[in-house]
Amino acid sequence: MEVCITSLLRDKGFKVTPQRLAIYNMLSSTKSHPNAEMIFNELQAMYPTMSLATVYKTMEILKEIGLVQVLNAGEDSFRYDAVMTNHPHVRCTECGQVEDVPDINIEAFVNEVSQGTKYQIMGQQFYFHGICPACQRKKSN
Amino acid sequence: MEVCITSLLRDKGFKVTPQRLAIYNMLSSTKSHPNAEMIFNELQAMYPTMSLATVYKTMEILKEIGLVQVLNAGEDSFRYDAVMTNHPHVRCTECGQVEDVPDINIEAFVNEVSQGTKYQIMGQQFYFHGICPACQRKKSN
DNA sequence: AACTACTCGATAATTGTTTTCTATAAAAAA
DNA sequence: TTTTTTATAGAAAACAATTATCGAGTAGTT
Repeated sequence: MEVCITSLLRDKGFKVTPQRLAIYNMLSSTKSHPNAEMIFNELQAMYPTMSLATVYKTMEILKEIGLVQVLNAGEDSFRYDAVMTNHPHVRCTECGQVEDVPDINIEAFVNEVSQGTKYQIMGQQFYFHGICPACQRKKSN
Repeated sequence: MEVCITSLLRDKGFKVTPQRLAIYNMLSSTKSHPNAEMIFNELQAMYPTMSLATVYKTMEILKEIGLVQVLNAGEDSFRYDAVMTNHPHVRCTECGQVEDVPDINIEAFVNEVSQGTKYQIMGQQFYFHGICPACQRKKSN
């Protein structure tokens, strides 16, 4: 995996820096779909001098070289995902966590939209919001 | 329609003002899914003293009483829609326009997600991006 | 008409994100 | 390895969308 990001950066003329590796490693080892600030906080301990601007600039690059996708879960900030397969997400309106929606087949749906709109569809994002199992339990008590 | 918004506002304890009526009328008579600034610009001629803050405050109220929905088409600003049925939207990455995706049945899809995630799904937003027919033509010339 | 509470609009504040600038670190060249 | 080149990190300022504040004005009620 590290080989992958290292050569991808080099190939596109970007330099390989500890910050970039750290950010990508952190992102690819979590399922929490963090936003820039969450990434920043997470790396504070290990990289105390890192700035939020570096996180943003790095995400921009990682997006450009196709290593992360940007999620828009209807919040006021963007979240990031190192899983590049296009899958829906669901956000809990109580606790705010964002999870993957597993095992959903999108293709037929996308085709239908493509035909119905005459658009050349390049991508899509589906997000659901609701109450996660844990918060449902909390509320019923 | 005006009866509807007037009484809805009153019933919820909001006052009926010319600004609110103008904003809602403008929104309900367009298919362009404008954002706050577009609404503001559109109403400048008729209401030269109206402020952008009023547009935002009004949208907040209209959302609260269920007359508009807020769209998040992956841009840096929110768009608004007076059509309350939940339907997908598609944005052209060339010209930026946002259109409705007609005649799509979402229900089965939502059910599948509900069962797969154990979430109590309260709502969802689907947005697609791609190139609209007009821009496709422009590009091929 | 008078009263009360809500609202408007100007302005300031806030928040997420981007840009600018310069010392420095990474890659290339020697 | 040393030197040279070039991109980058980080601090701070800039920005853009949105929200909050506040005094004057207006809608709705009495």
